Order: sequence, then C-alpha cells, then structure tokens
Amino acid sequence: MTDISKSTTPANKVRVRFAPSPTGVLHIGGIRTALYNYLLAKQQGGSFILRIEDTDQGRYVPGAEAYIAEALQWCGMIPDEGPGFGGEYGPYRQSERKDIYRHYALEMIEKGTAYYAFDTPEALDAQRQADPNFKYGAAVRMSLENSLTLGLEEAERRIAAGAPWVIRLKVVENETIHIHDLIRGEVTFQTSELDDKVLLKSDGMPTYHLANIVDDHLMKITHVIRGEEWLPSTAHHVLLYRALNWEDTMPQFAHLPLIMKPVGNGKLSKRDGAKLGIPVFPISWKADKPEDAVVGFREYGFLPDAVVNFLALLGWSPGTEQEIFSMEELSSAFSIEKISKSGARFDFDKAKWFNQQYIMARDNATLAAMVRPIVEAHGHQPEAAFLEAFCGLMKERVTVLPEFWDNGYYFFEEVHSHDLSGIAKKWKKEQRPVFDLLLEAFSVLSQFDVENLKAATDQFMAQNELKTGDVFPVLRVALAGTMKGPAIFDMMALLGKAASVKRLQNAFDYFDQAI
RNA sequence: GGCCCGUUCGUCUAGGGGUUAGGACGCAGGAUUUUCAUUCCUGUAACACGGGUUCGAUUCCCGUACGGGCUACCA
Repeated sequence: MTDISKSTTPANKVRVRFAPSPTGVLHIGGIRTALYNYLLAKQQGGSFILRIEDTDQGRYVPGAEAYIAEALQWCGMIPDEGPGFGGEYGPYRQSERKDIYRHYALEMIEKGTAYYAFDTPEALDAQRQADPNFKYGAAVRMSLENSLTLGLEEAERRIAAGAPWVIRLKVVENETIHIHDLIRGEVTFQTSELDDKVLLKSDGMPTYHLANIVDDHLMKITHVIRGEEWLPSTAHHVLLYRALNWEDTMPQFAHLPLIMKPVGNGKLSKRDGAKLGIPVFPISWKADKPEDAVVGFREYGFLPDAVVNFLALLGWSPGTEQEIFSMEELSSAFSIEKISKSGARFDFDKAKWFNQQYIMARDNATLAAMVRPIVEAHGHQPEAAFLEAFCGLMKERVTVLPEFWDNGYYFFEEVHSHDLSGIAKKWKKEQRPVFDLLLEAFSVLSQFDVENLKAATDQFMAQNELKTGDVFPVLRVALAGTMKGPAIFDMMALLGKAASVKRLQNAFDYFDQAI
C-alpha cells in the first residue's frame, strides 16, 4: 500500500489525473478532458497522472491501454506518472490495487458508514421491473438482505459460508451536500435522493466510486477535472471522503461540458465518425471486427498541434481574440474558470481550418518528413530537396496531409487525366506550330528557373501576339491536368527541363487529337 | 418519471445592468493572383420565451420551453 507519509510531494503541488477505463477507443472528448488536466498541471508546475480504471473485468479490451498511451503521446501529453511512466504512487492500474480498496471498504464497515448486502443483481433487477423508481437507499435498505437487517455476525457467517456479497455505502439521511464546482459554482444534492452505491462488487473489485476516491486521496490529487456525466455522483464521492475522514484534503472538482454530435441531438458518440465519414478519434484503431475499426485524426492527415489547438478551444476560451496556440501558450493562458458551461458541438470544418493553419506555418523540411510516407506509399522515393520544394509549393493548398498527394501527384508521375474544359476553346490545331516555338524556347534555356522561364514566355507571347490567357491555361493543364495548382514556372522549375518539355509535348499531342 | 446541469449569430465563443452585442469557422461578394489556394476587404447572422427587480435588462431573480447528463455489482 502507498505510504503517504514517505511522499516527497509538497502539500500544495498541483496533481491531476486522467483516468480512462480501457474499454475500447477513446474519442476526442476524452482527449480534451486529458488536455485540460494536462494544461493545468503544466501551468502550475504540477503533475499529470495517467491512471487506468480497469475495474470492470467484463468490459476490458486488450490493447485499449496501449491505445490510450499512444494517443496521449501523439498529442504531446506525456504523463508524469502512470503505468509505464513511473511515479511513486503506483501501481496505476486499479486492477492491481484490489487490496487497497478492500481495506478501506472494510474500514467503512467497521465505522458503520458501509454495510454488506446480499441481494443479487437478478433480485434487484426484479425490483426495478416491479417499480421503475426503485432505489436501494435509506427508504428500503431496512427491508432488504444486508448486514443492517441481519446483523454483522450473521452477515459474516453468510460470507464465510460462501454467499455472494457486496459492500454498499450507507448514505446518511436528510442532509444537503454542497459541492463547489470550479466551473459551475455551487451545486447541491439532497442525500434523500441518493442511493446506497455499491462500493465493492461481488467479484472483489471496487466500483468506480470507491476506487476513484481512494486513489485520488492516496495519489494526492488536488483537482478532479472530468466529464459532466460525473456530476450527479459527486455527492456520493463527497460522502465517501467524509466517511473515510479525508474531507479536509478532498480535491477540487471541475465538471466539463460534453462534446456534442456534429449533427442531430446528443453527445458525440463513437458511431458519429463512421456515419459522417469524419474522424472523432485521435488515432486509428484496428478492431477484430472491421465494423469496430475507426480512423483517427492522425491517419486522416491532421497534425497533433492542430488537433490540440482545436480541442482546447472547443469549450474553453482565453477571453482574447487569439485563435492559434501552441501547447505552451495554451498552458499559460489556460484557466478552469473560463471553461464554458454548455456542451460544444463538434465542428469538423473548424478542425480542418486549424490543420490548414498549422500546415501552412510548418517549415518545408518538417512537412516533407510527414509527406514522405504518403508519397512512398505510391511507389516514389523523391530526393529530400525535391520533396521539400514540393511541400513549399503545395502547403498553402492543402488542409490535410494526404492532399499533398491528391492535389500534387503529378510532380511524381505522369498526369492521370487532363481536364480539357478550361482550355477546349483556347486550343486550336493551327496554333500547334506556335506552341512548338515556345517548347523550343524552353528547350534552349541554360538555366531552367522561374526568371528565365518567365522571360522566355514573355518574349514568346510578345512575338506571337498572345496573351497570358491564351498561354498559361494551356501550359497548366498540359503540366498538371488541372486548372488548379502552384504557379506554372515554379512547377516547371521543380519538374526540370527534360520532364517539363516532354510532358508539354505529349500533352500537346493529346490536345491535338482530343480537342 | 425523478434528480442535477445548461441556453449569445448555422457552429465555436467574447462580453456584461446603459455596447453600433466583439472575434473565429462556415457561407456570400470583392481586391490581389495566369489558375487554385493563401492574404486582405466587405457582407450575412445571435442575447430561447414569460414574468419580476431596476430609471434601465441580453446581463440579476423566478417560472416555462428546449437541450444535455445521471438514474447498474459500467465507467
């Protein structure tokens, strides 16, 4: 068991935790929760702790923990403590802390703030069937099978005899619980509305409620920043802190608004991504069943900084008009009080805008490193200088990484198809000899750079009484197959003389027979 | 149903008792550009409703409506 007396942590040091359960993929909402925790920790010089809440053996998904760790790392949020990350408050997997929880559950029985209960899940389900408002609480606990009605001795005899049992919190009667939430302010609950939550399950594992309170206490957590879905059970958590005599060091609570579906009603769910063809997960997940597989922002071609920036502003605002924030800027500007109270709709257009901003701002070498795998996947191994120059030409024209290829593949291989709609009226067979003159002019250029190409073209246009509108679109479609793209001379200079001239020639031949 | 939370442009939000209610995304138009994109400019569009309190309420209070969450031996 963790011995807190040996801890070297200063009493006032901020310690926050991100505590997901490894039941599958973590969507963007979870990442945002982690981010807000991380930002507070970094800002305060505190610690960001990853704790794996794997107390539900039935829902455990192998690989989910590794997924969570990888997703956090991709986003640039490396835990200071956690499974595989070290730390002096471990173990950080709740399944490895069973004895600790049992110890405190038993302590509560001794103090009379908890009791053994023997009603099976089936029996309770039957009760709920009969009465939809059934609640295992003060009003009914004296008429059910538990150590309150049976007596502790009889209860222990049953347990010794092998009867299945749980431990439940004995919620105190007729009290008002006040919670000061950092985001919502004062929130109150009547204990008469609360049920006697199971603390220790019949399989010996704790429920979220017990494990959470015990771990947050032992790990010296100072701020609990978690989703709004936990607000209703916070009253139980306060009762638990009280029952264990830890109320004076209870962490502060901040309940985050949820992220809502891009379209329709309700909170963002796993299915929304597949339904709309957009990513709602940080990174991809390859599931056993194909229908469970998901694509992540990473694989979709987002930069982690862009995702972080987008997420930070989805439900939080610094109060200034700044939109672009590095992780460092976020952590210095962050404040829990400025988190908004209402749910924020997931806006993929805005996510793309952030990504475009980050791509444009990145230097060519960095982009080249990100784009290389995409280009290589299409069977090309460009030289570093070429790829960097390519990125420089394309980066203002893409919003996600794969578009470097989609919109610029013609820098690596021949044009797949020519869009003739823009030049059909401009291309005239009788002008072919004239364009051949331009090809000739290009061919004799000693320096195949932008200035010389421009000079040669200007001269050509002047001599043949042609306007840019007669020439440039033709060159563009011939070179790229499309009317969109970087400046023509930039393209040609990068392609090089031989490739440019040959490509123009072939395209002109094609135009002659196609138009 | 019960309990809890929320409600400013289509979306993310700033603001806050007296403002032309600000910014961003998106959309529309324009300028620049050989094209696309970038950049710049302009436009579009909001305080859910009803009562209070107040000289004055979008801002404070109460209701209503609507939205959200919880209501498991899941987290």
